[in-house]
Amino acid sequence: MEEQPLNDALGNWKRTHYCGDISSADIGNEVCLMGWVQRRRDHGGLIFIYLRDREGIAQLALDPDRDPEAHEKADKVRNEYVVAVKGTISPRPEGTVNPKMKTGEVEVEVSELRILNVSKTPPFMLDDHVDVAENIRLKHRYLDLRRPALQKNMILRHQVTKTVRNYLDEQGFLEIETPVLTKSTPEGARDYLVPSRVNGGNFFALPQSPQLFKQLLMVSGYDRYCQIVKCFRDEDLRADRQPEFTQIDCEMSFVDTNDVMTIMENMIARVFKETIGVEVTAPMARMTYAEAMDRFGVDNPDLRFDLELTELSSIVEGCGFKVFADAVKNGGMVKAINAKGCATFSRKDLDDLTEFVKIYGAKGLAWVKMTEEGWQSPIAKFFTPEELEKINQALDAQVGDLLMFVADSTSITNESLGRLRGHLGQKLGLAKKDDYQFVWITDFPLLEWDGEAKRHVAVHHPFTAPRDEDLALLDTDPGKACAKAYDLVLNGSEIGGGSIRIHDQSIQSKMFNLLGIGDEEAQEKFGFLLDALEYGAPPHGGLAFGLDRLVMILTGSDSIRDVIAFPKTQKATCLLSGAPGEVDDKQLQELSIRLRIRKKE
RNA sequence: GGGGCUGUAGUAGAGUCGGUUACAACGCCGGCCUGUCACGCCGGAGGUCGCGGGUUCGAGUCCCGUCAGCCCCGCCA
Repeated sequence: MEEQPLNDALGNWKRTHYCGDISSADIGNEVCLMGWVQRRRDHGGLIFIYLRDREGIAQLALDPDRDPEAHEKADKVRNEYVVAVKGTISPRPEGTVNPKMKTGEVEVEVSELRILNVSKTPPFMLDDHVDVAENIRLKHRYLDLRRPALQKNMILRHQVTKTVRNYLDEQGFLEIETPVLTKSTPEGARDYLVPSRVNGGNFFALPQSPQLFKQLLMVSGYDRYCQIVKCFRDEDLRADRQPEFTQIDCEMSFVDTNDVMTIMENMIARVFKETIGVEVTAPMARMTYAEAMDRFGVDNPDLRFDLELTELSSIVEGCGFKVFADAVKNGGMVKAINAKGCATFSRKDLDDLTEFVKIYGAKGLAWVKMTEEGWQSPIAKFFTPEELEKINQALDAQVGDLLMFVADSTSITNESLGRLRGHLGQKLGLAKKDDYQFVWITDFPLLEWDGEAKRHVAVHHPFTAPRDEDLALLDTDPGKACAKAYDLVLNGSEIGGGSIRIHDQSIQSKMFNLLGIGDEEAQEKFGFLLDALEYGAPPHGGLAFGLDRLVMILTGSDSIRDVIAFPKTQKATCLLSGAPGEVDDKQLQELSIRLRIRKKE
């Protein structure tokens, strides 16, 4: 099917303005604009065209009496055609100014129009107000990315990285690239592997982070390193998690925890100021891990609202309600939240909340509605008046409040109630999008016990230094040692984290032993780091921010996919390119690889 | 590996108790319209109801399976 070629040559036309940049200041000037047709409104005579580029939209006016030739050409124009126009900026006639538009005071009286390229009718309207299923958007991502909302996100993302680079440069950081084809490391996430053709049977791993290399750069004396870098983890996806993601990765020498936190919080404050104009006060709040778990049940508390957790173990110990008493007796705990004024929740609401805590392993959710007559609750009968009074007092329970309790192991109680707290904050509208509450979480445990593997695993990673005062604990009670680790949490989201590293080879060896990694294995996996530590490694530490999550919050996006140009689906595929895909037998042969599953027909 | 939600013209939706030819909107095509701005008016085209099987005289609708997208648990140092 042959189409009449409609395209005009660009010729020697030079664009003078972005569409979104024309204003009253340009009135009377000759301009040349180029962009995409957002919409054409044909009034029989007069034709209006919305011309769009990345900076915004300009209204073109084509009058048949003034320029019959351009008007005739405009008749052929359709949505998403690529058009260039020359014309005069003129004020819109009295009463036709559009205050909703940035360029709404003016329009372009077109004298000449060139159709640079035609377009098929796109599969969906490129308006921000049109909802389109995400799989359709991802398949035609190049069109989706043409929508103003997504362009705004990408531009803001650029502003973030630009601000970060400027700041880090001023602070003496050097951006140094590290390998993408590197070595698989145990611990941590599943690696993405790349087969080596030259070394048949061997594999590279894509980096989960440049961790070891940035430490080596400190040993090499670069003093301050940074990199905005892709990292890869072959784990399942979430709304805020992609298998390839970007970190703002930093490391510096001759510093301790407070030095790192200070430099980094100032960077974040600057980013907020320069990208969305929000003043963030530094220094930011700090809270130990222990306090966060006690008050909020999680290590990434959302501080935009209260709803804090209260532990009632000592009150309900030995009480008549077996569920509570047993939880305490078995080494667990009982905690509660007081949702002020929520006694109006329906039975269904409460059932839903119960289902919610069950996701995190809680066996149930006990609740109490505070009424004029006291407790209205299925569990009221199990408690003595004294116990009721003590619980009311501990929770500051008033008429109209809703009390919710979980009794379980310490970890399940904390996590389920902590998540319930976050859930309620959203549900009750307490978490405002334009409220930014930062908090550093510090003094994480160094190790945690993995019951399945019957060994300690690093809470942060195996190169994290213990607190100086806890060094002796490594020999006596390693589970009690705290780490020089810190996470920056914003509105319940961990946006960055890091630690001071071990620069002493003997302590590093001790860590590996505690983690059940033998000398031989350690030498094989991390030998190069252990060796490097023996050649004058300076004290050093750093951290990495998740750029995607940060931009997600700055743009108010609900999904990480809205701030990544070409994201993957939840099954880690790319609907645009079709990746991952099969490869030729010849390619496999070169890589010394034989498949154990048959290719699809 | 597991739980949940969704899938109907290009797009996003409605579709009753299983019953005639699957609706109206936006978009698209044609016509009209000289100040609109999510322009308006008239007309038209456009459907493998995700896919496969089953129940039934009859399935978009009920059942089973499967695929895809999304949210979550596990996982993510």
